[in-house]
Amino acid sequence: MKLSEELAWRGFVNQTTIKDLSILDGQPISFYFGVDPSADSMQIGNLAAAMMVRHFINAGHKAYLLVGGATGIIGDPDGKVNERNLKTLDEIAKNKAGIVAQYKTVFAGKDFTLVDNFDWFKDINYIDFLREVGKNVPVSQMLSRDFVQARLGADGAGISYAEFSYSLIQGYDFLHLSREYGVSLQVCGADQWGNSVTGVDLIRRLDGKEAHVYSTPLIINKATGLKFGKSEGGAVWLDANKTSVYSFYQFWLNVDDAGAVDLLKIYTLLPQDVIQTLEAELQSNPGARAAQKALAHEVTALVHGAERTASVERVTSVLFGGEAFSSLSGDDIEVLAAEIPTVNVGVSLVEALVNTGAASSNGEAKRLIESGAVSISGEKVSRDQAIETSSLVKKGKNSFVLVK
RNA sequence: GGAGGGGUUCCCGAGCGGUCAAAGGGAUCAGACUGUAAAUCUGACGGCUCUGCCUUCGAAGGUUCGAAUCCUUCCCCCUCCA
Repeated sequence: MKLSEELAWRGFVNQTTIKDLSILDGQPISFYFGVDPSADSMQIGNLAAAMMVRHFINAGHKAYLLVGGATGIIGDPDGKVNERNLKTLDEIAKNKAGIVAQYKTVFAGKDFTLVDNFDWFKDINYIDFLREVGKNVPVSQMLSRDFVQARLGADGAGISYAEFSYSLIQGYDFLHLSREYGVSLQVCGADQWGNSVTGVDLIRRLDGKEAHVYSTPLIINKATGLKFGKSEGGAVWLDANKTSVYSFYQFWLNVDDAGAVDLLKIYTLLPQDVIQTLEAELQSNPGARAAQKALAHEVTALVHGAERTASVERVTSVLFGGEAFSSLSGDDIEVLAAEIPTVNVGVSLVEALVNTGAASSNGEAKRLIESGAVSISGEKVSRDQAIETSSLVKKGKNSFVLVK
């Protein structure tokens, strides 16, 4: 399948300045994709754009992956209602390292070049910047952006000069990469559109060259109509320390039917015929959740590797497969311990729930126990008690604590 | 600079001297139903050594037997006038 067809079929079509998408199917072009170091890990929202980048790479295009060391220092105001607090330089350095490590995982085995816009901004002179970039960006255009209007409007929170001029920095990135590496395309998330086209204008005005932007659509949860990936219990991170591999796998497994096929197209590299088969299975037998299982397997394997995925799948089959906890071997328990919160034998049930975060306070833990939400190794309990043997505590339907 | 309005528990938002840990909605968590889904219904939702105690209504003081509610000072937001 040609890249333009692949992107269309998978739903990676949103806004682009490219008039004829078939140019993507021709000669290799150099493109860039950036992530801001606003946290030390990407979220699954970033991953969607990264998956699209993979299709570009697979089609033979040359990727430049940027971490926004400079832009992160200012903070992207786009879509934000309030001015952001500045991050410390240490924080940004730490975040950059985290993002770079994830680039290397997600794009393992692929050819790409890492760049950091701090490298070209750290020595730039303010006067030179205003003469070269500032002089070529009309304020009327910057003012016309929706979020700027919102911030300046009657109910707006105001905007600082630093945030207002953020798009110039990002625009300059594109210009710089165009000059340095011949980059002529920027791939970005839908929310970055405004920032990205600033660079297109700059490149045309200053160098008389054509450059383009291609954006991914924002992924919407079809069942709730909300932005995908932010709902249950906060953001879903790629970093296993922020979202455990088990939780990550469970997140995908619990995707609702309406969105499962769309997500397979976006978040996995499975070919068209496989996805179509899964779609048919989902329709004929939704309870089996074949599509969700494939989705969880593929995405977890990509982000966390085959080994951790297999481990998490074993755990899942134990926890939800109806097997008695007592039938598990010592090895099985070790596997469980690696994936779900674990406490030592001898604690009380309330302590087990609170220490692992399954309940946020002793009072909540007691309420949960009294309302019949907690079981120990399959037995419902109604009062707090000491746990003296290795057990599996279950809270609600899919929250577990191992006591060993 | 002048005149008003406002800051309430995760969010929105009532309360305006005791019956207020504070209405209602959202979010969240749990129960029922299910497919570890969605929708729906039900319940919980500051903390604790839990028939009581402690902390909370921008901050600090004060009045009162008693304050989120009244007074003083301060901080921060918004609207109008100059």
